[in-house]
Amino acid sequence: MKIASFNINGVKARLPRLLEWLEETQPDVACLQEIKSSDETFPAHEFEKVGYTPIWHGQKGFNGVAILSKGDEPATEVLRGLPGDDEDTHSRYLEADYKGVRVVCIYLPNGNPLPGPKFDYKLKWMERLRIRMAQLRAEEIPTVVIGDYNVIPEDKDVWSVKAMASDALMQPESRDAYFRLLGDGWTDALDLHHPRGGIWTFWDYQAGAWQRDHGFRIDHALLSPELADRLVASGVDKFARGREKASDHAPIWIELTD
DNA sequence: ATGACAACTCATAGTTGA
Repeated sequence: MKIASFNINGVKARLPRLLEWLEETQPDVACLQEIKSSDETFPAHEFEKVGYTPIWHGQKGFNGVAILSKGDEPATEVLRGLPGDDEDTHSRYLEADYKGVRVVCIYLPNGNPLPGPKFDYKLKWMERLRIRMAQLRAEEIPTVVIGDYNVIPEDKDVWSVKAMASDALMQPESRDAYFRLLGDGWTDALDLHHPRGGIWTFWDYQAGAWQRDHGFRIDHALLSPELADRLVASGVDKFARGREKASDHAPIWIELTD
């Protein structure tokens, strides 16, 4: 089973690129972030035409997540919205079951600028995520929490530590919160298979970042022990970032034994 | 220190993102 994640940066603006990538790489499950679409305008039928059943949690203008699943046994929604704050109206969290695997699609807050309310929101969101992930661990369901974490875990995960030093993505508080998740027993799949670092999932549109390979790794797949035992490979579909009208993120994927 | 790109919106300027 192959599970992928793609911060699509606008599902409607990017639809041809997204359908093309689905047909080429054929993931069983594709988690999307930043669909930037309300529930009403989400192009569900376009995915059904190419063999995927979508569920989605939209929001007008920005944010928004979706889970596409292939075949005649589509994913069933378990939870929509991260628990722990009734005031939080952002669409950043969607959880579903697919063929015995719990798939959690997240779009973690960016947190810039800092200091300020956006950074505070990011850190609080990460605390809430840790609580939910601890519940999932306790249930011992084979689980993957996959998506745009907006955290550069280590210095090896960024093209220039100096250029990004003051960014919310690599503040000590952001990194500490990320490593607390790993400490709770979750496996960072891409780090496991690419331990020397130097693999990026995001390249800025600005300043020729793609052409200069100035990127960093902020999209992650964290696996519970039950699923880590089934992990055979993981990677980045870097080719997608080089295309016309590309998202600023490249897709990531994990391959599991059935 | 600043801006550079891009998508989106009660659009033609402002918000958000990373």
